[in-house]
Amino acid sequence: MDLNERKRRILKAIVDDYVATAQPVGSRTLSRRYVQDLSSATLRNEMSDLEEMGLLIQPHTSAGRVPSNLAYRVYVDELMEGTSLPEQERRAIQDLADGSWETEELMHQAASLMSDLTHYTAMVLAPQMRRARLRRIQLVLLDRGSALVVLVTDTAVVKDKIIRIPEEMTEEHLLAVSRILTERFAGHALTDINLAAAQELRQERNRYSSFFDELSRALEDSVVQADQGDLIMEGTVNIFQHPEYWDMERARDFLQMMESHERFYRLMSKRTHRDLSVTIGGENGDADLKDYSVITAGYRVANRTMGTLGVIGPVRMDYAHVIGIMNQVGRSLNTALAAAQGRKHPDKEQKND
Amino acid sequence: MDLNERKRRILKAIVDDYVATAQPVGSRTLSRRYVQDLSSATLRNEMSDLEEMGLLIQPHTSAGRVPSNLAYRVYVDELMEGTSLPEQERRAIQDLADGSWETEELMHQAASLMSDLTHYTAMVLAPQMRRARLRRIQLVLLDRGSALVVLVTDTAVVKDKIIRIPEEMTEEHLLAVSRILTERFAGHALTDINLAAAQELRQERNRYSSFFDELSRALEDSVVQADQGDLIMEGTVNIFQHPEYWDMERARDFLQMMESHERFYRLMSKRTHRDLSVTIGGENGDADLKDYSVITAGYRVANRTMGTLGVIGPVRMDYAHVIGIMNQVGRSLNTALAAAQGRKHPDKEQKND
DNA sequence: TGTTAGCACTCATCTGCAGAGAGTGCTAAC
DNA sequence: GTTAGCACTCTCTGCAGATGAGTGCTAACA
Repeated sequence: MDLNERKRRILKAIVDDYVATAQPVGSRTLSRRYVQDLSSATLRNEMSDLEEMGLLIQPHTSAGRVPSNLAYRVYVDELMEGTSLPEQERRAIQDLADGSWETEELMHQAASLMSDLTHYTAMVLAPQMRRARLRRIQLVLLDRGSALVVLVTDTAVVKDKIIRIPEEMTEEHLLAVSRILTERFAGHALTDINLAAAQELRQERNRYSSFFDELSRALEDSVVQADQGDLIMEGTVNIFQHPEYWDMERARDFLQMMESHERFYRLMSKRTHRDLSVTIGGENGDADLKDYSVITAGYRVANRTMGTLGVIGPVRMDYAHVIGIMNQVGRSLNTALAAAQGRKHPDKEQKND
Repeated sequence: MDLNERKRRILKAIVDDYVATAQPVGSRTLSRRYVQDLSSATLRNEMSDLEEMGLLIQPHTSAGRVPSNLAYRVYVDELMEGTSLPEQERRAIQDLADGSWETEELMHQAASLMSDLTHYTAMVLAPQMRRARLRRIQLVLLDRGSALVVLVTDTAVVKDKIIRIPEEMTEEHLLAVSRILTERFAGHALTDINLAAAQELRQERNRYSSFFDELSRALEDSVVQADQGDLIMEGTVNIFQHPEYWDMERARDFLQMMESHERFYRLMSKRTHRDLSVTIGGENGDADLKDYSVITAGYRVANRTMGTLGVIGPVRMDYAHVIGIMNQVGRSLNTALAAAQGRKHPDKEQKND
């Protein structure tokens, strides 16, 4: 956006004030609190210009002015200053990395923390099966005719599924197959596992074709279906803290929207690879999101993207603060997950790419 | 409660009308709509009596009257008629039993359905590990020094946990231990498993005492910790449908309360063994629940109690309808779970007690 | 003795209106 | 280019009066 230095200063002040107070900003307040070297009359002229440029909006003639969505865009891209987090918040986030939570517990903790610190709704897309690499596959006989498929991946996630098997298959048989599969596919991405490609199993495959079909299906399901459940959401109630939702309908609409995890699962999984992405007022075209802003940040471990952090709130959002928190949480998750991986791969630490 | 037939009729009419409209009921309306054989003046006298007995409350002098918590108690215990569900609702609940969902998916479906049909918030306490019986325990080697403990129970629930093991333990070793443990403890309740009691493992226990400690702890954790996560909650947003929550503070307080699953986990697990339990306005002494009613129903499979269904909403609740729905859902769950058990115990169907 | 009609009274809610306050645009002077 | 001053606009708040649903009480009736 092509703005002279003074206009930039004024716009930044307006956004800062409006984000803090939720009240339209008038020329008088602006002159007293932020731009003391200019009179309110001058500011009125400048503000009139900014309005013409589509950066400010007047709710009605005798109210102050409010930033437009475009103004927030400019703010995020050009005006915002990276703030350093208060010591207390840094400490809290640091503690995430030090606790030795199970992966799932860790994700919940991260989401809770983000929602507590930001006062918005936080989401975490847990390490995704489709990005995980197989470490071990184990078939466990349950009863005659059914077995449990246990998948262990490098992200410390375990998924299991029950499948039917031919009645005549014995425990030894299953163990043998497990061993072959593990040897053949360890290190592969789950999505790349193609049982038909395993020459070693040619004989078995002919004999037990329906079993291998079931097994393939179980692998696919683990990737697709399990992931859907891996979107963690915390602090939807925080919405009540923000005056724009002191209105039953808006609050209800928001909470209703948040009940369907599917939309956000899709949104977040699209952005796993992006370090930071800020969508203001449904810029992505989703009409239901037009009153909300969504900030997401992919997190990675050992240079491999794992999942996504997200925060959703009103367009009038404290972008700088939220982004600061998300960066820090991302770093903590990284440390924690790397430690967990290290713990379980004591002999493979060098091989992480 | 000692009421003559006429007072009972009047009280029932008042509760019915108030539940339906959420408006204080006046003598005039009552006479026109429900008790056409009496004049409003007579009803005023009767209502005055009922008020003196603590069954009705006047919000202010010139308003109609509203049932007291005691009145709801009398209504539920003595006045309420068991309504038969509309065909559409029966059908929907029936479908639960027919789908072949995984246990967890089934619980989610049940909760969703209950919240949709009742328009309140529904909870389901999934089959509880502490009540489950072991079918199989399997130790799977992950890396040198760590193993996965897989527990399979008769409620088709599987839990897994990673433990450290002595570095020298081999896959064969783990398999041997698994086989012994399964043989020894299959059919026992998880809480009854005491590794120290297994004479068969005396030698191993001496050699690998720290391993057995870890294993014991893993078993305990599976029971305690896993259960906490097994409270499913659906339809908290439904609260907005009810006029008593068209008020930011109340709605927020409710949603905030519902965020902590712990309280309801405790409440529901206490009631697993009871067929039906109705708590009106915090009768159980929980001050936070004083504006809410909670209805729970234990569900059972093959005569063993499994978990609990619950519905929470304002005290002004359609008790008859909710209870009807919960009964029906309980029956469907029973069918579905029994089928799942049958499917996985094809050779043990006669043994279910 | 139980039931009912009538009447005065109460109280929450709605409507319209006036005044306060915050902010704007425009003009003229610096 | 900047600023002071002024008339104007629009929202918000509080208040007074009207409205209406409902009550309690009394007296008459079956």
